[in-house]
Amino acid sequence: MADLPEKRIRNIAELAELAGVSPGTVSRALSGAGLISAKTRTRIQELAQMHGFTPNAMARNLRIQRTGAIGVVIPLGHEVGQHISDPFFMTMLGYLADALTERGYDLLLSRVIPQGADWLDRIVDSGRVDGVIVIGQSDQAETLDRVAARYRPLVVWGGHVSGQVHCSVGSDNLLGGDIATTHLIERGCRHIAFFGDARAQEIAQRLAGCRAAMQRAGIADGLRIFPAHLTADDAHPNIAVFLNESDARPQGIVAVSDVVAMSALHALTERGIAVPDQVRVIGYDDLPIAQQTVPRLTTVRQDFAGGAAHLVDLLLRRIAGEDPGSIVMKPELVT
Amino acid sequence: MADLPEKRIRNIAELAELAGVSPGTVSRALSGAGLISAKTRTRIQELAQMHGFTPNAMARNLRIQRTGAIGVVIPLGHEVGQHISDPFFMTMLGYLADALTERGYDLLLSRVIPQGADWLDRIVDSGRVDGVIVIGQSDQAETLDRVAARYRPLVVWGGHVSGQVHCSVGSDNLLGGDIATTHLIERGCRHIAFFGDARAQEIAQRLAGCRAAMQRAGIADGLRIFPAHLTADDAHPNIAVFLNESDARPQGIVAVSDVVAMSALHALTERGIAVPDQVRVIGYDDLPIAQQTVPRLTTVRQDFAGGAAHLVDLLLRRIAGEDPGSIVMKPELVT
DNA sequence: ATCCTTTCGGCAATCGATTGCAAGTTAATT
DNA sequence: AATTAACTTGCAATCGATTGCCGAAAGGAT
Repeated sequence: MADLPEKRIRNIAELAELAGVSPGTVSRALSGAGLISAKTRTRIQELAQMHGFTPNAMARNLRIQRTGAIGVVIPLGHEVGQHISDPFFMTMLGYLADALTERGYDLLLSRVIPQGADWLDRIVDSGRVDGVIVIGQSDQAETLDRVAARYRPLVVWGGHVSGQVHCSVGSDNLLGGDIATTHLIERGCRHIAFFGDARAQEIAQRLAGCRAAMQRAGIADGLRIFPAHLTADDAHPNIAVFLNESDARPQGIVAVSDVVAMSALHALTERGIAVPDQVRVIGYDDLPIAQQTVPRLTTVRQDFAGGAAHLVDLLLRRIAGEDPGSIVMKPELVT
Repeated sequence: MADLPEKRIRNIAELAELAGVSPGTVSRALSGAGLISAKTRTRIQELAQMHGFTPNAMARNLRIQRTGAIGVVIPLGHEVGQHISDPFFMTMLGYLADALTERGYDLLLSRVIPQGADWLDRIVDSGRVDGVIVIGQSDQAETLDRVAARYRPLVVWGGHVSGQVHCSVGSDNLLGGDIATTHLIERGCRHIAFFGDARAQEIAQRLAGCRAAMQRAGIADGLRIFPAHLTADDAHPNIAVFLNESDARPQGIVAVSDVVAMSALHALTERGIAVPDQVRVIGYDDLPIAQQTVPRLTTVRQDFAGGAAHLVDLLLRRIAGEDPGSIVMKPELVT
């Protein structure tokens, strides 16, 4: 590559002059399709190659009115301390990067702490992206609905509620919460602790599923809720409280994510409480890192790879003008 | 927000007409600084606000010749199977996202499998970014050097070798490998296995450090190298081979990353080999997930947060025209 | 009241690629 | 050979915001 030539070609016009044709012709030659003779095309392409010339993307974007980039937004709403390096986001992001790259789009990453009502408007109206994927609804359902009402190419990873305006992809959190809780109940737990902050929509749904399962088992009042944050370090204080529950101490923990579950496991082990003999723990997500624990963490699996593929697929269809609905996937128990 | 007005304003000219001024005036009013009276400015800003108008970013970029985005590239060179969701990349990416957002830059993510010699040229010349951060040298040192020679705003996470052209930020891998190995030697290991693929520059350096430590201890021939890939699942077959080493079976494993270490731990535990009683394992990176293991994984810590801050800092200084050198940080043992 | 200094705001060129339209060229058909 | 059809290529407008330069207006000083 790069036999550096005398002079660097900076734009299509210069290359055109060099080739003795008009800028329009060069454009047609380089952009693939178009009405142009094969030999002029190859001649110009070779010339471009030789000079290491690539047409300016900004100018191209301006003219054709698309950016070729998709915005991926991670709102850290109710979780002030949550960091973008949280494995959940990262796993999702990894799959999205693969799926988008495959479809020829760039990925523009934004990590936002939603402030005011227009954090999403700013991204959507920035003109930098052709569409937006929001990872997680956090406690921003209204904002998402409002923006979705006027901005089509927007899809969201998260739960679905009836009447929801925005297009979402996610698993059935109600069912997931139910599955997790049922698993514990079947193994003899009658007092159960739910570790999670129900201000987020998805988590509220899981909690509802948890409640449903307990009601069905006739032990509705055996549930105790700890509003654990999703940060890894945050389970420790909760575990402390948990240990002080002298009467009716929970025999099972439904954690709202694998990270929380691992944190709980960690804290329990440190205090010499045997898992799963004294206390059972079940996680949520089935993150790759959760698969590394010994013994393997029991968890409720969400299909992130499939979800990411769906997100991208729905988004591109929306960009193309279609109006596909939300997708709800079935979570499954992994032991 | 969004009292939707009669007609949507699409560009500066329309807003100018509405305000009864020229487009230039509107531009000056919205872009902050400039020679314009305070009252015209506020009047126009309010008008823009009311109509939810944001100047088109692509046009702006084209004119001022900067994009406000930094490309973050993850080359998956020698590790064909390695996925972007690898915790190492994700951790780094998270910190970079934070650091860049803080400085007002967007982050354009590219995951590339380096093919041909011009994969980096394409990104650098795409005109979509003002600078590029490459996470990891992989086995692409020459390409990095070649591009760095002509493209200033490029910084790389990775090791430093004398004579290197590209600007890098990373920890002292030679020292890191030495520290890890010395730790094992001090605890009585005389036969040591190195799990890592030395085709990557950084890893080759760690291996060199490992060799140095063993030589110093007079047990240079106790080293055995397993070219483990960095994917989590890949340690199992290596462990199998490892177990078949009947004579001189290693008493310690120097893993090239925490992921490999955890995978090794997992495989060992499954086969009933006691860690650390029968075999000691030491990792590298000190990833957040590694901190979750019980007992805690011994590892060599790289300061990712500090490294990310340095990467961004050096890059912005290069964009500003300075020419700062590489940074080598000291790794430290974490037990 | 006049002149001078500031400040404001308009005009128009510019960033670089794309594309509809028309002119020019070559090939094909009778 | 003439006429038409089929290709190629050039021309120039366009995407939307920015900014140097200049004239106009406003304010101040004498």
